[in-house]
Amino acid sequence: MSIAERKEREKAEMRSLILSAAHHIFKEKGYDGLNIRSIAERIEYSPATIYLYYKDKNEIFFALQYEAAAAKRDHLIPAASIEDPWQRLIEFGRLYVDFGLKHPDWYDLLFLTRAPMEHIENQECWTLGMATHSFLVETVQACVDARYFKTTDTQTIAYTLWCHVHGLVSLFVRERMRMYPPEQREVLAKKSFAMVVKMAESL
Amino acid sequence: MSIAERKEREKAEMRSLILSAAHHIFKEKGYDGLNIRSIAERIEYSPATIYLYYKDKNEIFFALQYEAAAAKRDHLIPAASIEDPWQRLIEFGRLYVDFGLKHPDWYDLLFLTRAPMEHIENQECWTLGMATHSFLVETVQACVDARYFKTTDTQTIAYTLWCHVHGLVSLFVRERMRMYPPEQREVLAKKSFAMVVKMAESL
DNA sequence: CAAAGTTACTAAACACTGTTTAGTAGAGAG
DNA sequence: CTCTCTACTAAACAGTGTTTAGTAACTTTG
Repeated sequence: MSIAERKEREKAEMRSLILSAAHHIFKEKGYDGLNIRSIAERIEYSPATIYLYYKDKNEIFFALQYEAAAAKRDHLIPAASIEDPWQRLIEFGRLYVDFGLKHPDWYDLLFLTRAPMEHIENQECWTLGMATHSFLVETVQACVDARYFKTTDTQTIAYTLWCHVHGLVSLFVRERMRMYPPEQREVLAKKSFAMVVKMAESL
Repeated sequence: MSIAERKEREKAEMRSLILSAAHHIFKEKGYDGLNIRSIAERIEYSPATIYLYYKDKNEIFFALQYEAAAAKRDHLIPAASIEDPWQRLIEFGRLYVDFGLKHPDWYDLLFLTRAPMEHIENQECWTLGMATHSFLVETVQACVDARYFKTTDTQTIAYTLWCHVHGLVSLFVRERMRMYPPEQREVLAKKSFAMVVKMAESL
């Protein structure tokens, strides 16, 4: 069975070779510069070969999205070890915004790029995103349990906080902050985050 | 000069005919279904004719975006007549969210569709968006002046509120609320908006 | 080890985009 | 009644994603 194993391994290697090429092209030329032929050229195979390893471009897209989701998760991990739920929640939010501002392309890919969403629930990246969402909800719940808020509607609190940081990053990523001078944008984003923290304290 | 005038008029009519076709196709088939040939077919002209009236597809896109911005402005107008600045601010936000949930396609076009942003500042739709933004800032300023908030940082308050409603609508429009049952999404959005209003009262 | 079968790969094509070119029929001017 | 110029289009070009048909090399089989 050694030959079969080797083939299996080679298949996996090829998939990861393709994905890594896609990754590089995406980082260099953005989503618009990413096409099957450019991937094929980079790995020195014909475009048709790509289709032996990925069903279509969407499958590659989903794989990239998974990488972005993993990068986001890794970026947020440090928050998880903070004992105090309220401090954990703040750090979680801060890191979330930090990730978005530092990696706008990844964030775009995860939340803003139009892509067939029909079966995203079945995709690994959705699972990862759900885990992050669960972490948020659990942390909020811990805050509620520890009486950090007067309100006890965990779901709405979590969702509201998510709306804010997502809106914050989205406006930044999609360049809807052009009415503010460039050097002020990050400052404003951070001020706004601080303000939400303050507002949340009154919940 | 009558002939020249007529030609001028006909040119304008043709432009609006093209735009109206684009509008219909966008509403029926979405952004992905909108292409030059489909517009040409609908108005019963050849694709090349489109290019005699619009420089390229982007110009049509910007014109559509302007329509969306105008629709949004019209949707928000009722808020402007409310005397009390705090009530005006609340209604403004409520209508903003309402517009997003009712017309996800328009909202998408305005804020989420990837499009060449290089010179969007020169586009009419940006001017319209800026007017809306100014209205928000002025309303917040009026609240600050009327001592509705302890905080006086108008810019950050306005931006923070915008982040929330934009994030709220964006998550809805781009289907990132799939972890909540469909019938609960709007309810949650409204609860969240109410929560932000409550939070803002503590500012 | 040679024949047969299978696999990995690709050249070329297809269908669909946005856009341009070269040309034509008809309206307007002289 | 010419001539010009305008509005228009057929056809092509270049760039996408994707499929097809075929080939060369590897693997299995007798």
